[in-house]
Amino acid sequence: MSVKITFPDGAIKEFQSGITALEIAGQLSNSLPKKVLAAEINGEIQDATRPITGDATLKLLTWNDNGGKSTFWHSSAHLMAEAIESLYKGIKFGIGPPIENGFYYDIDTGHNTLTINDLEKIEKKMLELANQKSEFKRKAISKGDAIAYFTEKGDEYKLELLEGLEDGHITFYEQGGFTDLCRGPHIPNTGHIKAIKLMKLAGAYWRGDEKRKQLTRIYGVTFPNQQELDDYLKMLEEAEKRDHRKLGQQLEIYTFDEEVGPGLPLWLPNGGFLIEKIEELAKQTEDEVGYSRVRTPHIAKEALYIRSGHLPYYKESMFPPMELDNVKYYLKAMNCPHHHKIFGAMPKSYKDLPIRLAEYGTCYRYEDSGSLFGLMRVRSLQMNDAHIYCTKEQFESEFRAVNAMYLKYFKIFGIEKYKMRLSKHDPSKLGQKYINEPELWIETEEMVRNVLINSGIPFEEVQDEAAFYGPKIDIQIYSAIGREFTLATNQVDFAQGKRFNLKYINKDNQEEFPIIIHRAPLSTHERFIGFLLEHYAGNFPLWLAPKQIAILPISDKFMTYAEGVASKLKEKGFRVKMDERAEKIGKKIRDAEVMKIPYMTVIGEKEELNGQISVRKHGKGDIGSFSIEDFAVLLQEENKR
RNA sequence: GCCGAUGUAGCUCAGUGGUAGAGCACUUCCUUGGUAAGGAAGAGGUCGCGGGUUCAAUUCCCUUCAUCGGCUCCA
Repeated sequence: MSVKITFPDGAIKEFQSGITALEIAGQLSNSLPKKVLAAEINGEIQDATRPITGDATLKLLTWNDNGGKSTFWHSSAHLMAEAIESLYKGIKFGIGPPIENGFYYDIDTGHNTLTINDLEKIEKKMLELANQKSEFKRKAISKGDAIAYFTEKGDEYKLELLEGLEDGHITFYEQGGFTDLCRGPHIPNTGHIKAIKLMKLAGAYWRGDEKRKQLTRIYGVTFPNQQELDDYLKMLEEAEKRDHRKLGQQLEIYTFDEEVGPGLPLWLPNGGFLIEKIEELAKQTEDEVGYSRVRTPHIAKEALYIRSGHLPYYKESMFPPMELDNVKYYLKAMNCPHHHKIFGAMPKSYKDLPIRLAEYGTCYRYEDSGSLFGLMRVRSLQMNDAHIYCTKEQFESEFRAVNAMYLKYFKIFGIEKYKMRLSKHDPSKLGQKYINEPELWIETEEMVRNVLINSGIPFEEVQDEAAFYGPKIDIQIYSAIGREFTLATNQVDFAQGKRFNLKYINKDNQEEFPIIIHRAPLSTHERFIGFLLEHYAGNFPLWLAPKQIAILPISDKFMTYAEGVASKLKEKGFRVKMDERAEKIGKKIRDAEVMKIPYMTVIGEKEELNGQISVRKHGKGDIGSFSIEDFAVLLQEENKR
């Protein structure tokens, strides 16, 4: 009996039935079997050691394939579990999957307390066990036997996992002295794992449920050689350098103060400047396409948020109310109810629509203390908010226009790496997390999907991520250290119009509720500037840089000339910073470089004599001498956003 | 909010059961120097806050606050 194997390049070869992918690799080349970690057989990733008994397509997976990597890391999680089990008694294991960069295993440490110091010990043990090149052995097992095994072992977590599995589809994997309930696949043997780094120790709720026991999660990453590990650690170090919290301090953008409160950033002058500049961009952009600017108070009565429906959903994340004359007032956590009241303040005709109300609104949200994160997750925030009230017929063009605005901004800021997500409701949570209008949900989700498809914007759809009042498009971005954030959001609201009794008179003299679009393409100042810091690694484009040109006189003999240069550049609209300190030029340059000021002009005897300036570009070095006029012309183009 | 770690000068960090140190930054003085750190002196800290143990606590213990790594959450 033979089987026909189709390779990715289309080639078809015949092999003896029962041959494994690993054996096939051996027939193709001598070195290949050492690299094969798993096999994609008929589109499904499997152990490379499983016999192939029918015709199949085959792709051999190595470290260079995502499937190879994830199999490698999954096996590494098992290796770590083996090491932990051999070092400590009474450990119970939850789950141990591969993740984007490595793997983790959730464990119940029982009487042991693991600390960071244990990680090194576990790493050593893992290397020792990896060296034994233990094979991963797959074993189909009956549910009864599996239950017996883990009952004997006393691992209630595995027993709980088994409850959800169907008899006849249960497999164990064994390597060395460790057996785990596992679907697989795994690498052929532990010998492939050559470099190991256990990254961190953290708590994680069993099955992600905060009401259940918190287990200890150990994160790790492994590689097939030391070099790759070194490179990876170096990459992490580089990423840390562009962490907005570090840059925010270094470039004097913002600060926190314990007496002010957690999550309440104080914007330093450089940060204040960025805010002004971004706001200028938003106002200009919105003016051009027919938005009106409004302003609303930072607080409102409880009744407003009861009407909007926010209070029951979000009470926990609002600052507690203040009570005056028996009336409760809340700090606003969102601007929408205020804007709705503005819409409702005067009667509206269909001729007035669409109405687009914009405001950089300041909101306060009582985020969990544990979730605060630099500028990316704060408790006071200023949002690039606007609400568009339109008819059903106008919806598509309005929604498209909003998307176009997003793309315009992305172009201005050079944002290429993002993910658009259509966040939908979850039918099983209607009436709880989501407003109970099943048909309207389907209808609006379809409307949004169509706009995205018609505009040719790639997106993915995710359930159970919508706002309570309607579906939304979220723009997902990643922080320097890889954490995922929603940068901006674009939402459809079919509920609040009715709740606020917002009406317009249509052509037929009938009252109708408008559809409301909530949008915040520039996010909040906090998150957007946090993102920009990481995006640009602190090197803001010229138009946005708080200080554009550092004036660096070589000695105070040239101060008068330097001041003349500074005031001429200021007249031409540039933002200059004069360094009058009695420091050497090398020191002044260094300080300007550290502050990432885009241009430096060195001014000394030579310059004063021929009426020029020497220009140095940040990160590049000396770019030669210019007259002030020529320099201004040089910067003109770059200074446009 | 939960698990874990951390908290010493503006910043980065040493250190100790007998009330503290470095580098950078800051102030003053000297230096007037040509493309990433010139020199000297000085000033600056209730060792996060509160409590306990002790003759004595910055150090050991507890509480609390904040930050960090995760989890949960995220309008």
